[in-house]
Amino acid sequence: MATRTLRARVREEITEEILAVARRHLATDGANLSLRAVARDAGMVPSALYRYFPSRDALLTALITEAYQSLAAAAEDAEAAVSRDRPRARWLALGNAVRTWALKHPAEYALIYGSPVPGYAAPPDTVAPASRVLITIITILSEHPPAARPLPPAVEADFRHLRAQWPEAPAEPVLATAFTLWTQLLGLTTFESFGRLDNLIEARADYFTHQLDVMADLASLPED
Amino acid sequence: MATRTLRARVREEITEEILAVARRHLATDGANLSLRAVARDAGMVPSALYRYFPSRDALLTALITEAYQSLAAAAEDAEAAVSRDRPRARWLALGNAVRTWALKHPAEYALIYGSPVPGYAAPPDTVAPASRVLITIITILSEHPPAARPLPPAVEADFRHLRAQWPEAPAEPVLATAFTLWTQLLGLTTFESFGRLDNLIEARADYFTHQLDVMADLASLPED
DNA sequence: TGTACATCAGTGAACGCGCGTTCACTGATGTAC
DNA sequence: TGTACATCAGTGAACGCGCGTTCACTGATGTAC
Repeated sequence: MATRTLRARVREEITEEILAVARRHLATDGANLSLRAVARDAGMVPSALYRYFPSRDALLTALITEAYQSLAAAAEDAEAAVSRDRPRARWLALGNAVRTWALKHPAEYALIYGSPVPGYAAPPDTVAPASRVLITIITILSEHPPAARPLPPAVEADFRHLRAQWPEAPAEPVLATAFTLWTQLLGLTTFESFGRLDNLIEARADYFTHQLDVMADLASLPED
Repeated sequence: MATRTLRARVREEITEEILAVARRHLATDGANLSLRAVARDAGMVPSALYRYFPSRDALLTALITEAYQSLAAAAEDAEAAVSRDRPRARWLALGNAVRTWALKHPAEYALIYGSPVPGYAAPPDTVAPASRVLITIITILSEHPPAARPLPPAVEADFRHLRAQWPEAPAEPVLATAFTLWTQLLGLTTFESFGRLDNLIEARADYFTHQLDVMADLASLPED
């Protein structure tokens, strides 16, 4: 196998360049970004884009996958930087990293956590990247299991079902609490990112951390 | 002043009809709904719509205001139906009503709590209807003030500022807890409504109520 | 109650625009011998 | 190493489409006297 060909390398660079331009366009056009506009800004004729992406939807899918990966990486990196025996600090780091990423990339965040795009169905390969943050939360909690809390039976059945599909999954109380933290974290991030706190709360970073603290109490994550 | 003229009554009916058609179109097109398509389905020529709404944005604004009012009314009605001395039940009724409305009107919900529409700024008259749910939560908590919880100073300043603008506002701890419940409630509703629990939780109604319970504990709302 | 005029709803054509995608093509890069 | 052929990137024109908004118009409803 020869060293990668010139063409292959150029192709990769141009694909990257197209995605970068498309990411920029997300900011102004949201999910309606226009293939023609992207092509224009990438310095090519619209039809040329079809050498790289078979359709507009495929381009969108690439952006979505990328966004999930980028968000998850930011969250995981922040969490990994905290010493393992400080579960609450790990949680706070993770949560704040999610927030920071969302505020830094509002259009990409809206793409993955905003309104469903009418007529667009995410392909199955976005499922794995989408669950990375949840999995990190589960990991933190596994090492510091919260007290069990009664669950509605049907919900418990759901968690049992999840465990059956995923052998290393922790016990239900851990799963249940992780889900609570996950939904609350992303719910709050979405709320702030979409401007729902504007004109109400100015100290939004402090407010967010305060809420993360409330959530941590709920999971009885120990202080240092 | 004579009785309302024929023309005035017809005008009102047609305005209603246009809004109804537009609401239906939201479901398929989201916020990109097309003025021409609405006109078509309302049985008129596109330009005729301009007798009723000065622009597409004005039509969108009407839909947004309507959606806020409708959601708030559903929540308030459900809450009002519970006896006053059962604060936790009032909260559960309110929360579940918000959820039910959101699932019944996903497109309208996405319009008000989904991704910001690029290039569209909500006019100031949507602020009041948007805060009705929060106000109802504040009312419930005012009558059963939660224990005070330390707040970051900057956040406390925000709440003090809000109280200054709104003389009847309750004390900071009540405000703070109400905000927590409000953001968590709408965060969770958004999360579920946008399909983020699909393939993970099947018993979504039970899951939602469970989460409302967690939030109620957090606000130390007494059981009956 | 009847008439003259003003207001308003709705029509139909047109404006200038941008869109996603297809297709036949040119010319450069890569591959096999 | 050189040649012949295959692959691929990018062009340019065209397809058929829908969009928001404007404008001059007709005819019906409302108002003042």
